[in-house]
Amino acid sequence: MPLPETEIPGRLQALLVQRGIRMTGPRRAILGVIETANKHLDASQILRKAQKSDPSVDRSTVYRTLGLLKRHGLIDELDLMHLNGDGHYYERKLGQDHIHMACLRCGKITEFVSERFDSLKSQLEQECRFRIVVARLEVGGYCTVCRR
Amino acid sequence: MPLPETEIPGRLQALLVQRGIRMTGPRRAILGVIETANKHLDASQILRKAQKSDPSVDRSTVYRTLGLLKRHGLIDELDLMHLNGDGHYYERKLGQDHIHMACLRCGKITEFVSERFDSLKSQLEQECRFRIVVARLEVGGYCTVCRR
DNA sequence: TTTTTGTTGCAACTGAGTCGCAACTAGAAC
DNA sequence: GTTCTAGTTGCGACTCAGTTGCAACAAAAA
Repeated sequence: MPLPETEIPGRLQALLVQRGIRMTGPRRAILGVIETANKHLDASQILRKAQKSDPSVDRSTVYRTLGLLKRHGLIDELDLMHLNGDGHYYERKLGQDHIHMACLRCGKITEFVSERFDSLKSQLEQECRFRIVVARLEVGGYCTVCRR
Repeated sequence: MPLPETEIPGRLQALLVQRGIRMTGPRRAILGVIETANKHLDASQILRKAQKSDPSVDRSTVYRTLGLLKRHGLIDELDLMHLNGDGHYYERKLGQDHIHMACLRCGKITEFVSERFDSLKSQLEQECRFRIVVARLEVGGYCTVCRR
């Protein structure tokens, strides 16, 4: 009879174990939240959701786990144009970088993938001889509905 | 005999007066700092420099003035990839948007202007029907000197 | 089972940014 | 120049995100 947490292993957990990172209850809870999130979450939202599967999880563990994931390049940290205060939002890092557009009126976040973004990054790598680790393009403005 | 502050009027000050914004001693001091800065400054650095021309300037006035300038679209707010904590940096907004590249090793900030960036923004405006107010592209990685 | 080493909860702390308020003042009106 | 008023300021208290030192704990190796 498998334990509940091993029934939903998730790629994040597998990737970390694979790299020799120790797996614990609080970590499984936090990774699960990040992996199943359907929108961008900030640290306190991740904490609240993680506590639903492991009520003992502490704020500091959330921050430490987010730090771990950042260091391993498994999540991206976003500001979303500071629409709601100065905190940060997190999302699973997947294959292709994408752009975040934040509507200054309704708050909607739109994501967009563009080959022109990749082309721009290539230009930076080549012309500036800069090795890109992470690139973040955030745009603030008015979405289709809110523009007049 | 002109007063010292009117000898270095600055475009920022002129632009604000032109828009009917009241000009005060603390404001002149803060605008002067932003205008003559040769690198990206955060709020506490702006405070310290502003206090050299007007020692009574308070932290809250710096934040309020930065808010004013942001609302008028006269400055840009940057994170510079959170190289030093989670605070914000400010710079005078000039004609063309530029990219900020932050070296994760030596901390150097490189600015770069690219027509591909403008092309990408046009694509967002057209294909996503999104009206861009502000666009911020920040890149973290290794500069020419620090890459191996 | 024991050992080692990384991880955790806790509580105290730091530092950026905000806010309400009474005192003040820039600039307009006279 | 004097008066008036609405916008601005310094102050002090506050909020909130994120960090840290530490003793207790537990995953995984031996």
